[in-house]
This record gives sequence, C-alpha cells and structure tokens, in this order.
Amino acid sequence: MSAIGILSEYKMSKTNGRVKILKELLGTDIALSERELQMRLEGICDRATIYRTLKALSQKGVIHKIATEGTVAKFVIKKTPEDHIHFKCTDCGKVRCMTGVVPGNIELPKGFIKKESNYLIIGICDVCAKNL
Amino acid sequence: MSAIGILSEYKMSKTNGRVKILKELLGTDIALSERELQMRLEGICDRATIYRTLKALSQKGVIHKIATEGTVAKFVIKKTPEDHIHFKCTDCGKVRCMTGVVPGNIELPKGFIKKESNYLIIGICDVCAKNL
DNA sequence: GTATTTTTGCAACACTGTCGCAAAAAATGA
DNA sequence: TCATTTTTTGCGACAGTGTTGCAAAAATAC
Ligand SMILES: [Zn+2]
Ligand SMILES: [Zn+2]
Ligand SMILES: [Zn+2]
Ligand SMILES: [Zn+2]
Repeated sequence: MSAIGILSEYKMSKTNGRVKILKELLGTDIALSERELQMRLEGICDRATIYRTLKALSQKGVIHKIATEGTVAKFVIKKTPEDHIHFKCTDCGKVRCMTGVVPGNIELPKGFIKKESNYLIIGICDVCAKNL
Repeated sequence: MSAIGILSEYKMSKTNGRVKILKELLGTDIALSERELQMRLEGICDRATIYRTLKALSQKGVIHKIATEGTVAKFVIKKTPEDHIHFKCTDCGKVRCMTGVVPGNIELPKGFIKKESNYLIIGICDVCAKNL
C-alpha cells in the first residue's frame, strides 16, 4: 500500500514529513535508524518528528523496531506478524528481516510466559560474501 | 572460577575495580548494565573503568553483551559458548540466559554466513508470573 | 625498592532519544 | 472557500549512554 493509503487507514494526519518518512521505509527492505532517515531526507524534517513518527508507526504495527547489539534502534516495514529472524551483516552493516527463515518452536521452562521475540543473527550477507 | 583466577588466566592486571566488577558478575545470573554495576559498587570505581572492564571481559569471552530492545547494553558471565536464548521479563526487568532452552537449528538462505546469534524472548518470568 | 607498564579518574565529547511549548499545518464543517 | 478546532512540527533543553585523551596512580617486573 502507498504511504498516503497507510496513513489514511490508521487515521493519522497526512503531513509532509510523515509521507516522506513512510515512503523511505516502504522503498527498502533494509532497516533504517533515525539517523539514516534524516540523511535520506536532508532538511525535510526535524529529528524529533522522525522519532515521533517512528514511534507512532510502531504502535500502529506498520513498522517494527529491531534490537541489535549496537545502541541505535532500526525500523523496518512489518510484512508478517509472526516471529521471524533478523540478520545483521557485519560487513555492510545492513539489517533485514529474513521472512523465509522460520525459527523453530522454542519451549520455555515452566512458568515463563512469552509475549514477543527478537531473533538476531549476525554474520555476512549474501552480497558481501561474494566479494570476499 | 574466582575473579582473581579469571583475571590471571587472561593476563589482566588485578586491580581493585576489576576484581569487584567481576565478583558482581560472577555472583548473579542476571545480566547487568554499567549503571547497575555502578550502583552495586557505589564509589568503588569510575564509569569509564566499568565500561573499559566490560569491554575487555567481553573481548576475552568471559562475559557477553545482550542486545535488548532498550538502549542499554547488559552483560552476563558466559557459561556456554553455544547459541542460547535470552529472556527479558517486562515485569521485573531482569534479563537472563536460558541455558536449558535450545534454539532449533536455523537454516539461512544460500550465501549468508552466520557468525553469532542473539535470541531474545520478551515476556513474564516464572517468579513474576506467580504473583499475577 | 625502583623502573616500567598498565590502568584509573576526570573532564570533555558525540550521540540517541524524549519532552514542553509556541508556531505552523492539517482537518473539520458550514 | 474560509474560519475554527485539532494535530503536528520545530526548536531548544535535557538526561542518559558510551568513548577518548591525558596526567596521576596503581600494578607488575626486576
Ligand atoms: Zn553485507
Ligand atoms: Zn523484522
Ligand atoms: Zn520477572
Ligand atoms: Zn547469554
């Protein structure tokens, strides 16, 4: 769906900044940080607006936040609601959802209740592996 | 092994701060942040020393860093070198390694090379689940 | 114990993420 | 369309995390 379409669906005001941010996110399958979005949108909108938009879109379930070992959060369009694995390439730094790869069903010890999960695999992506 | 023993093994100078930091880490199976260590070691050593010690111990493989959704890194003694799952309780905030739980073998698409993994499950821990 | 090497504390710094508030933009609806 | 109401923005300030250079202090080596 288009950026405007998504904003309409979730009854969010269609401001210039939000449309541009969402378009960037829709146009890639690589997770982006606030910083990376700001660089791509040079001068379009403020840091605070990007953070606020990312938070709003996360709450609506349009995008999701990926926890990596670093200190910056990265966001990517949510394609599937199910558990899935994220891959971070140490060479190019790109983080992406691995939609085809399914994590085995994990059995927790008695008494533990699972709410959500975050599986991250760190390594070399297919593109970077070719140039080794 | 003891704190001093570990420092000897890895040929690290046995300073007061390092011994105390390592003792704290050895005395719990809950992952600790720099902040939490500082509170437990009130006035024993500087922030910078804690960060430097955590980095050194991670590089030696004595402890490992856990990526959570939040912004702070947490560290815990490394008990096993294999892949394992981490659990974060949304109620008490504690993060721990689940040594008994084995993640199924995950098959990556062709060309991707795995180096390490970070599996985090977020939910309610056994202790907190009892008091619900 | 003295000399050498390593580590520490401190201050400064860059960066991430949040918030209050007045100004600006978007939505509403006649 | 235009005036009114509601929402969002930009800005500045702020708190927190993690890093670094450097002189002083501590640990190690002899
Ligand atoms: Zn790559
Ligand atoms: Zn994902
Ligand atoms: Zn708990
Ligand atoms: Zn662990």
